[in-house]
Order: sequence, then C-alpha cells, then structure tokens
Amino acid sequence: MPEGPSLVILKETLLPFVNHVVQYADGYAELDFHRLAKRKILEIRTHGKQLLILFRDCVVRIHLLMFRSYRIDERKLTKPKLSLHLKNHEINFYACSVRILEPADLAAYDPREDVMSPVWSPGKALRALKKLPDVNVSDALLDQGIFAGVGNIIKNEVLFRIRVHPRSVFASLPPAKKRALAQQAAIYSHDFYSWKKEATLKKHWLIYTKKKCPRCALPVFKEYLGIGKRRTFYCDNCQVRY
DNA sequence: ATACATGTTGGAGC
DNA sequence: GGCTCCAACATGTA
Repeated sequence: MPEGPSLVILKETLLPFVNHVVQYADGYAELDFHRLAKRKILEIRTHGKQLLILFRDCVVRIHLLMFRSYRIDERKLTKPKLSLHLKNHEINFYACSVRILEPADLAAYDPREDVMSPVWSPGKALRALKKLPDVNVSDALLDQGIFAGVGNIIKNEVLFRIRVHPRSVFASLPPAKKRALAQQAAIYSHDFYSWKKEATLKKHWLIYTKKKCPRCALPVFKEYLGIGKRRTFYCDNCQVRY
C-alpha cells in the first residue's frame, strides 16, 4: 500500500468526504482528538507517503508505514489508531503513525519534491543531489527529501529501467543517466499508479522479486543495500556500475 | 507455518 | 553531540 502512488489512490478514495464535518474523533493514538471535533474537512492532500487531512486550525498527518491499513465505513477486529466519525460515515486508520500538525507546518511540504505532484521538479532533485557527492543511487532514490513518494519497489524498477547498477555512486553517473534517474523516478511512479489502480502492478515488475533478468535471462542478484539495507534486485549484466 | 516485507522513528550504546 | 544500529510498530503473503 504505502509508496507515493498508493497514497494518491487513498487520497482519491477520501475525496468524497471533503466538506464533511467530523462529529468526533477517537482511537488509541495520543492526540488532542477534541481539536478535530465539529471540524470540517477542508482538503485532502498527499506529500510523498504522507496523507494530509486539512482542517481550519490543524492538519492530521498520517503515515501508513509498511503494512498499515485503513477502512472506510468498515471496522477490523483490532482497535483503530484514529477514527474520524462523520455524520453518516466512518474513516478508520489502523496502527499507522498519526500526528496533528499546525497549518503553518504545511510549508515544509514542497510539492516540487513530490514525484506524484503535477509541479514535481526534476531540476530541484538534481540540484539537491549535487550537494551529496558520495550518495549511492539507491539511497538517493529513497531520500524522501529529494524524491518524496519513491519507495523500495520504485527504486528497484527505476534502476533497472535506466540500466544503472544499484551500487553506483550518483555523482559518477553520466549526465544523461542522472537526468534519466530523476525523470524515471516520476514516470515510473505514475506507471505504478495506473497499474495499481487496475490491479496489475505485480505483473509489470521487471526486476523486483524476479529470478531471471527479462532482458538477458541471466540470474537476478538479490542483496540488501543502502542505508536502510533494503531488498535490492538487479541484473549484473544489464545494469552498469558507475 | 514461520519468516519476511512497499517504512520510519526513537532510543540505546558507543 | 553525533553517529550507527536495532527494536518497535502489526499484518498479509509466500
């Protein structure tokens, strides 16, 4: 569920509740639930992997982390971390990370850094990467301050698409590969979004979880790489190390 | 069925 | 103070 494109899909499912009033909110999150009572949902946004529910005086920020879930007008057996009770509806978030932000905090979320945003800026990403001379390409793609919304699946697929080895140092890439990396971070994210919506995402994976390279048929390497030691699949033959 | 995974935070330890 | 490592969170899937 939780890479950027999935959050955009979540936003879309919540859009019908804009202008609805939260009658009351509860759950086991440590929140000032009363700040949400009788408040109208003004807007639903996403920034990368975060969901932002805007009210007049505050913003609810939800991060679903890896395996958390939500239900609309349904309940799971476990207790929700946050429930928003509307007049005729109920939105439940389970086990996620929830915080209440002040409206001024929204300034920190620059949509030019969000790969799913229509104003996403590859130039801004490339300028930010220039300041990180040693950063590895896998860590670069997962950096939420640069490519907000890119997750581990997108990382793997982007590197395979542009034929760059995951152990490459970003600064050592030829200029065309640097641009391709930035551009594909957004292009693949939009492909991910379309495939996820039509429930064909897995079918479109070329390298992630694969055993054989779809180009050359040689065995795919699997290693745990980068700052977060994340699962990384690559073809040593087709992906060039820079 | 046991282990792992689309992610991040915060605390311990050095 | 700063860095790194790891547990915690909780559940669907293989």
